[in-house]
Parts: sequence; structure tokens; C-alpha cells
Amino acid sequence: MSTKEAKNKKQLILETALALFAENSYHATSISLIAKVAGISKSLMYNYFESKERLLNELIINGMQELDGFVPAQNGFLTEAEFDYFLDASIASIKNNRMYWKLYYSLIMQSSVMEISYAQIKEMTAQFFVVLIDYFHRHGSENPEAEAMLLITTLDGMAIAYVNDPDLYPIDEMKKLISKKFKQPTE
Amino acid sequence: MSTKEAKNKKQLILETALALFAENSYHATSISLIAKVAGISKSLMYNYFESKERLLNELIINGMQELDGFVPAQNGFLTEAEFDYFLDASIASIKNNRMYWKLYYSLIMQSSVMEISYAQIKEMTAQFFVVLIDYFHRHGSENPEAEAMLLITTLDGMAIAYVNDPDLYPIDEMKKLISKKFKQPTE
Amino acid sequence: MSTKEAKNKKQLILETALALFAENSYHATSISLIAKVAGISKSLMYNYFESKERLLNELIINGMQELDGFVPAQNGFLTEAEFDYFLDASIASIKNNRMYWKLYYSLIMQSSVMEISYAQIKEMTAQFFVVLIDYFHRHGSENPEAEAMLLITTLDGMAIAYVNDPDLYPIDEMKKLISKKFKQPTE
Amino acid sequence: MSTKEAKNKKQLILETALALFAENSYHATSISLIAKVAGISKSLMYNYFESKERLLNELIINGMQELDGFVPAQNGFLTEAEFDYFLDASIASIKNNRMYWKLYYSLIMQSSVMEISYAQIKEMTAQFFVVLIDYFHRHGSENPEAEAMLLITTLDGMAIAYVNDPDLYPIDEMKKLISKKFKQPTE
DNA sequence: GATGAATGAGAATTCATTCAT
DNA sequence: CATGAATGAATTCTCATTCAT
Repeated sequence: MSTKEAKNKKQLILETALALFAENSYHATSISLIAKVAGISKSLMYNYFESKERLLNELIINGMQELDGFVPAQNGFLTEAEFDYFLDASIASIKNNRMYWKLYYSLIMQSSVMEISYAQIKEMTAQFFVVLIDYFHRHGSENPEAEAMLLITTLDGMAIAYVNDPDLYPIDEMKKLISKKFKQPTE
Repeated sequence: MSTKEAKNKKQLILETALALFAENSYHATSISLIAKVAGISKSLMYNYFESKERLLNELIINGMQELDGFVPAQNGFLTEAEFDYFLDASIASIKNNRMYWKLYYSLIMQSSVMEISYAQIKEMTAQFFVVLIDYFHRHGSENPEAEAMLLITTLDGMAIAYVNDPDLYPIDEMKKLISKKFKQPTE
Repeated sequence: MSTKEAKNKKQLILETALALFAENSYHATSISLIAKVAGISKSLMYNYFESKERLLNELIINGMQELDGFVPAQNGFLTEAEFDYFLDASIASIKNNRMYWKLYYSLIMQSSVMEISYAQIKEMTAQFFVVLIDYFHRHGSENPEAEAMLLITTLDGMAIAYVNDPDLYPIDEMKKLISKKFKQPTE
Repeated sequence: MSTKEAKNKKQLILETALALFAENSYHATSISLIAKVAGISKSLMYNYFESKERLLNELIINGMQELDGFVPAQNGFLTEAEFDYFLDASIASIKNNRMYWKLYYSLIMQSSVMEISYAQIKEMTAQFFVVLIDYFHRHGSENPEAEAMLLITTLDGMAIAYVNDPDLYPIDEMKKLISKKFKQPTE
């Protein structure tokens, strides 16, 4: 509905910017383009965001809040059944917030951009890491840290592949294989 | 010799550009900056490269040629011993051409940049893919394509992690674990 | 009372604008800044003033009206006693309307701004000029015009110095010296 | 000669900017306007000056260097004959560098602009001040500081008046009168 | 009376690129 | 081979102003 769209221009700008930043990168996306695609004037953006950088910032913070509900396990303890749930939830998140994750991974590749948000992001990963180490430890892995890190590495690789080519990358099949390979740590 | 000098200057530009493109992204790196960092005049670049885009192109082609020697297996057949060699060689390449790989992965994240080079790149991956499928097929995998794809996914994840933080990411340890997990496909 | 409120708001805008125009110049002061400092919305300004330029205009006119009571002499005739009163009154005016005078002198330095108001201002000076010429004429000056002009020049110099640095410039001492030097014209 | 003009674009920019800054104020003069009046592209300015502010800075420093030869008195001692020379030299400087002085006085009125250069400027005035205090002291003034300060005040007033209206302000006549009033301090 | 949403014009500045030398 | 001078187009951002409510 056009009334609905008009209602929240800020949201419109955020969505447009996310799509463009994700697709073409932050630096290759001009404010002019965002405005044109969103159908508003360049100046309007500056009513809602102090600068292009702040717009990006807000985008990242928004994205992270959307992820807030996604806890790997209650009280940091991951059962074997929950291990699959953890993989499913990860994939669901990637699918549902594809643009956000695309932006996220593209920013990671540029040390110079967004050092503040970067810290927050790293911290989030750290939570998963701890839980996974515990899981692998309990399952008798001789090197739970390595096991956990490789799993995260694999999930990152999967996310990046999917996010860049969602139609061709068989993410669900990959998930099954990951489950097989990681649920029981390598002896 | 002036020919030698010239070669050096061109090489200097290529190296400077690679470092800057990789670290800050293609779009965020200006010709001015490259020239300043390389200690030459902006105009000189245009003696060697038609445009900024062609410079990037040449960078990618150079990087790929460096990889040319790296064949996964003679006559497309990968023995079990060669499987480890394949992993080692991959990691050596990532370590030796870290900047190139950083640039490569950052470009992959931006659909808009360099669609030509993109095709060439995809093709290279395809070679590995075929060889790996064959390997997993021979080792009795029930889904060799998935197995091969997950291995590539994992290697990509590993490369990206290492390339962005070479000092902290334990790439060698990851390699060992990958070997354990993939040499014998998941039954 | 809403009328009272309104008057207050208008007055608030005028005062805020005067301070900012005086301190940072008309051109370097944005409507946004005035609104922010005054704690009102940008739009409110346009309820009271047609434009930024009209706001300036009103400021100048207000300032001049404040000066209206200040006549150099009844019926244009200045006695010797009144000469000192004239100096005192000038200084009092500068002290009491420091911001206004700062704005006034800063505008004088910019031919482009406010040519209309400029005319009104010049006219006011002219009144003093006539009275002073008469005074110096009666006191036997051989060149009363020059004497009057120099006095005005000196008072302008004094005002500018004071207005820019009220804490350090010894305006009262200067006044005494001016009185000594000018009450009796240079033979 | 057009060859001559083309020879030093930097000088051309400096002169154009000085004229426009002086006439319309720094803030009211856009880079676009300077470029248009100078007949060059906006971008060229940035080959010579890092920013608009640096252009202003260079303008002020240049102006001050032009004044460097102008010492009020050898070895800080001002004879009665030299007193007139001092006045003449001041007036000559104002006439010859009218634009510079106009800019100078307009900047003084804006606390916010150019605090660096401001310090340098103040220091220059201080030199004159010392010499004049000494002069008035030797001539038996009971308050040489005040006398010196009033003279500087008067000269400032005169300069401002002349600089804003060089055709109408009788600067030479004023100078004679100033000489009469100040060469011998008030009793 | 008061505001927030919205904008076109213009500000300073950067960028990739060309060209004469 | 190498550069400095030069520029048009584009970029981020600000500004004065309008308008519906």
C-alpha cells in the first residue's frame, strides 16, 4: 500500500540502502542512488541519518537486533538434538536476513569500514564459539576449539556462498552434510 | 635499463594497487591514493593502464596466472596421497598470495564489479570441483557433488578467515582437521 | 497568554539571531543553528519572519529604534557640557547594545549584504555629523568637517575594538582621552 | 597579457579570492564564484589549495609578508620626524593593500574564523604598540599606553572607513589632522 | 502558534581521466 | 618514461524554504 510505504520513510530508506549496500558495496552506492531508488530526495535522508556512515551503522545495529532472539542454546548448554536446531536456526537466519548477511560479510572484507560495529559483531560470534567448544568438549573431541572454529568457518563459507547466489547454492543439502560431519566430532 | 625501470614501475603500481584494493576495497581506493602510496604521479598510471578498471582486471589476471601452476591433480585424477597435497597447496597459495585472495573474495561480494573477470574465476573453481567429485565418487561417497561442494565451501570459509586475520587464524590446524573430515567422505 | 508567548518567542528568535549573526557573521549562521540554539523548530522562524534576510532587516531596524532616543543635542545645538554627554551616551549605547553594534560593523564590511538597511544607517550617522560640524565651527576650528569626521572615525575605531574584546579594551579611558583631544578642536 | 596570466594560475586564484573575500566576506564567497570569476574550473583550485580555509590562510600570510618591510622605526626608536613617516607609511600600506586590509578587518569581526592567523596578526599590532608607547613616554605623556592605544584605535577607524569607501573618505586630510592631534601628546 | 516532513538548489570537495610537454 | 596542469562529472552534505497538519 502506498499509504503504508509513505508512513515510514525511514524504514524505506533503511531497506533501500541495505539492498544497495549489500549488492554493490557501501562505497559503490551513492546517496543519490539510494534516494533515486527509494523515490525520495537526497536531502530527506539527512533528516533521518546524520551521514552515510551513520546510515550504515544503523543498518548493522538493526540487523544485529533482529538476530537477538537467536540464542544457540539455553543456559549455554547445547544438547545433541539442539545441535541440529542450531544449524537450522543459522540457516533460517541467513535465508531470512540474506541482505543483512551479505552486507555483513562484505564489510568484514574491508578493514577500514566501521570499526565500531565490527567490535560488536565479533562479540556475537564469540558467544557461539563458547557454546560450541563446550559441546565438542562434552562429546569427547580432543581439540574442541579447533572443531568449533572449523564449524564456524564452514558456516561462514556456506553463508557467503548462499548469500551471493541463493538460487544455485544448495544450502539445505549442505546443512545435512555439515550435521553429519560435525555432530560427532572427529574422534 | 629503462625497460627494467619501466617494468619495475608497472610492478610497483600493481603491487600498491593490490594492497590497497584488498585492504580498503576497489571503490574506496582512489587513483590519487595509489599514486601517493606508490610515490609516483597519477598520470603515470595511465601510461601503463587504460583505466582504473583495467588495472583491476590486470591484477586479477595476474593473480590467476600465478595460480596456473597449481593443478589439483595430474590428468584430473586425485590419489589419496594427493588429497593432502591438494590441501597443502591450497593453503600455500592462500598464504603466498594473501592480498590477491583478499581482493578476490571482496570482489565476489560485489555483483556489480567486474562481471567479466568473475566468469573466468568461476571457471577455475569448476576445475577443482570436477576433480573433487571424481575423488569422492571413487571413495564411495553417496553424494560426491555435495561432498565436493562442502569441501570448497569450507576452504572458502577458511581462506576468508585467514586472509582477514592472518595472525590469529590457525590455518594449519584447520587444514589438519579438514583433512581428517574430508579425506574419507561421510559414509 | 498566547500573545505574550508569541512575543516571547519572536523576541527569543531575534535575540538568538543577533548573538549568532554578531559572533559568526550573517552568512556563517544558518537558520538551523538559530533554531537549535533558541530551542525551537526551524519552521517557527517562518511564522514570524518571511526570510532570513527579513530577520536580519528587522534586527537592524530594532537596533536603530533602540538608538532613537539618543539625540546628540536638542535642536541640533551641542553645548560644551553636552559634548561630554554626547561621548558618554555613545559609549553607553555601545556597551548596552554591544551585539547590535558588532553586527552593524560586521555588515558594514560586506558591501553585498543589505544595501537597503545600509542607506538607513548612513543617514543616522549623517545627523551626528551635522551637529558635530556645527560644534567645531562654533569653537573656531579652521576645518570643522575634517574635525568632525576624525571624531567619528575615532569613535568607530573605539567601538569596533570594544565590541570585539569588551573585557580587555579600556573604553572608558579612551573616552576621557577623546574628550581631551576633541572638545577643543586642534586650533 | 594572457600568457602572463596563464603563467601563474595560483596567483590568479589568490587575487580573485582576495577581491571576493574582501568585498563579500569569506563565507558569502563560494569556490564556484571564485572559479567563475577567475575563469578556471572549480577543481583547479584544489590543485593549489587543500581547502577553502587554506586558501584564506595563504591569503593572510601573503598579506602579512607584504607588510614585513614596514617597520615603524629603526631599532624601535621613533623620532618626531619619523612619526609623520610612520603615519604616511601606514596610509600608503592601506592604500596599496586595500583589499588585504578590507579582508583583515572583516575577519577580525568574526571570532570563529581563522584563529591561527589571528594570533599572528595580533602580534604584529603589538610591535607598533610598543614603539608608540615609547614615543609618547619620551614626549612627556602622562599616560603613554592610553595615548598609543587611542592612536591605534583612530588609525583602525580610519583604515576601515577608507577601505570601505576609498573614493569618498578623505584619508590624507585625516592623516594631517591625526598628526596634529597626536604628534604632541595631550598635555 | 508550532512542528515535522520534504525538497531543490547549491555548498565544498573528490574522482577518474586527458593532454601538452 | 614521467609529470603537472586542467577539468567535468559526481559525491557527501547543508541551506533556506514550503507545506500539510
